Amino acid sequence: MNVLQQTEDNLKQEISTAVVQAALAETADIPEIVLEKPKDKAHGDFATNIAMQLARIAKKPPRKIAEDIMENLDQTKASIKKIEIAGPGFINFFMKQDFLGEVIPTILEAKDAYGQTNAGGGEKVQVEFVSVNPTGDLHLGHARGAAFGDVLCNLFAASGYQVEREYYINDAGNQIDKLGLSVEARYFQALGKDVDMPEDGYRGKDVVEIGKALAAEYGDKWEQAESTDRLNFFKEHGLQRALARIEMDLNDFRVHFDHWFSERSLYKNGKITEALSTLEAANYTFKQDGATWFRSTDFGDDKDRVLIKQDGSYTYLTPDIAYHKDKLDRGFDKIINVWGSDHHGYVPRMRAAIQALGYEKEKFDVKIIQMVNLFENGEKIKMSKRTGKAVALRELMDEVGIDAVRYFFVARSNDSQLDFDMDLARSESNENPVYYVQYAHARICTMLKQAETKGFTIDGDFDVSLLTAEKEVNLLKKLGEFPQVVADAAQKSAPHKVPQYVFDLATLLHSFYNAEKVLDADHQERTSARIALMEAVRITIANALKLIHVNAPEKM
RNA sequence: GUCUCAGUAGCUCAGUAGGAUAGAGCAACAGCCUUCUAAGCUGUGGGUCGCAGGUUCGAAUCCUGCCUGGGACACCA
Repeated sequence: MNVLQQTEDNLKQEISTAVVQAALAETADIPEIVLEKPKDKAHGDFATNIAMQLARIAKKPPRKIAEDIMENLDQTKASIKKIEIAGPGFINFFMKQDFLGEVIPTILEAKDAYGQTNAGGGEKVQVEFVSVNPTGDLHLGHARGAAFGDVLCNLFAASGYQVEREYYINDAGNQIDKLGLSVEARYFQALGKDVDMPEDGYRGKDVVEIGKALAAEYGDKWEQAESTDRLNFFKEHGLQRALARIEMDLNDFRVHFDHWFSERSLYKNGKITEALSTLEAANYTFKQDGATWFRSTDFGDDKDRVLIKQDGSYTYLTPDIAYHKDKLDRGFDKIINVWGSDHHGYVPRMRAAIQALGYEKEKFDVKIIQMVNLFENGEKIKMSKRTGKAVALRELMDEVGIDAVRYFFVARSNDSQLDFDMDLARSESNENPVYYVQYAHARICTMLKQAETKGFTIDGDFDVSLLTAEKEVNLLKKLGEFPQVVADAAQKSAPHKVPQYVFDLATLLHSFYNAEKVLDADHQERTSARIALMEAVRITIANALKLIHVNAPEKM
């Protein structure tokens, strides 16, 4: 399924053999052979720096080593046309014309599956993301994490990992009490009563709407109820409705979870006390000032952390430790958390807890998502005009569209802050990368439809060797890279490589389109080959967009 | 004060398990539609990779220090 990879592996193997044959180094001493794809065509199809890397081991000048390797290389076996030594000792490989010959057939056969590999080897990965407290609607900061986590999971799934998506619901603790009180106040207000909001209540319009909905549904039924019952009612219903809203927003944002994990369940099934006793048994806890502490400094944390407060209640950390223990006990090879940058400082104590519980710290990984700043008319808008709080995901989706939001959020590296330009995201022009890529896809669809109406054969035989124009070769090379790009993005947890790739591919397509005519009655065979090429590009663009959950329209 | 992310073209950003002349989009300038979608293409200009040292054949990339900006430093979640 991964044609170029095959070619590269063969080449690496031959290089390795040549190194040994030239007596430059023992097999065990050879550094990993890296093949790069030079930007400059004069440097060939592939290049390696192995001669420079071997300079110290072989105790010879790099260019001499390169010559030795060249002499011992079986060129016929690795389908090489020409080799050159350049610069300080680079070896440049010019491949025979046909090394790209399998690219199109591979893609046409794989279709939706093109891009998938088994790079992950079935490793079990769990990604926990979003996990927003159910005390209000998702805003744009959460949305970036949602898009990131979602695409990361898609990448894992495509690259041969077993992946599970999980949302941790903070449905215990005092923020739920606050939610209950806030909903209660909004309920009374919806009934026309003059009731003040609690001091530090949740003042978002989401809670107002929940209060209204409950008033409409239950009337004044809860007005006279006993206060404990009443508060419990508002806690439960507030929680359920807030969660439902979050789930719906995520659903519309094309993000779905395999598992919604309740914090409360940890209280009910004793997992918290279990985690605490594990820590205690391992001697990582102590009592001081009436509180129970976790000695996280043993694992490099800045200071020790309270687990049980003076008043006997848990800190936020305690159930969270139990939660992570539970995740690891479920047998994942790796658990990845996607957190906002405001939780960055939380990482060392969690990592300390993982180790204190007896797990390898390598199994635990946190991806930090930097802040999003919104810009409109060239000005920064941090707060929503309507709610006075951070702009809601819902508003953003309504204003600029889901495709644009997702693409923009994923297109930047997670550890760079993101300036989100509303005007750009909204614009239907070539300035907008989303439209640029989608347009490439739609263009191909139009061509293929035209081909049909004009009577060209679409699924017939084609001869790939006719695709020798520069822009055709560029496309073929780019197409062949796709599975590696996906696997690399998964391995490095770098979803932004996908928009980058598909943008480049779209550029090559547009460039080709303007330079060459696909449907040409005077060159039937070349037309057949080009139709196949177009279909291969179309499939690849569609697959790349699918990985980031952006639509690939057939016409625009 | 400590930790952390960032600092690359006028703007927004790629590139960072060291590699050849540091890339892209936008903006600027100059061209291309009787021809499969001009939501497109072609070309030009634009850089002390924050600063200073160090490591080596080679540093935007690794190490140290400093400067600037964001974020975090609770018996909150």
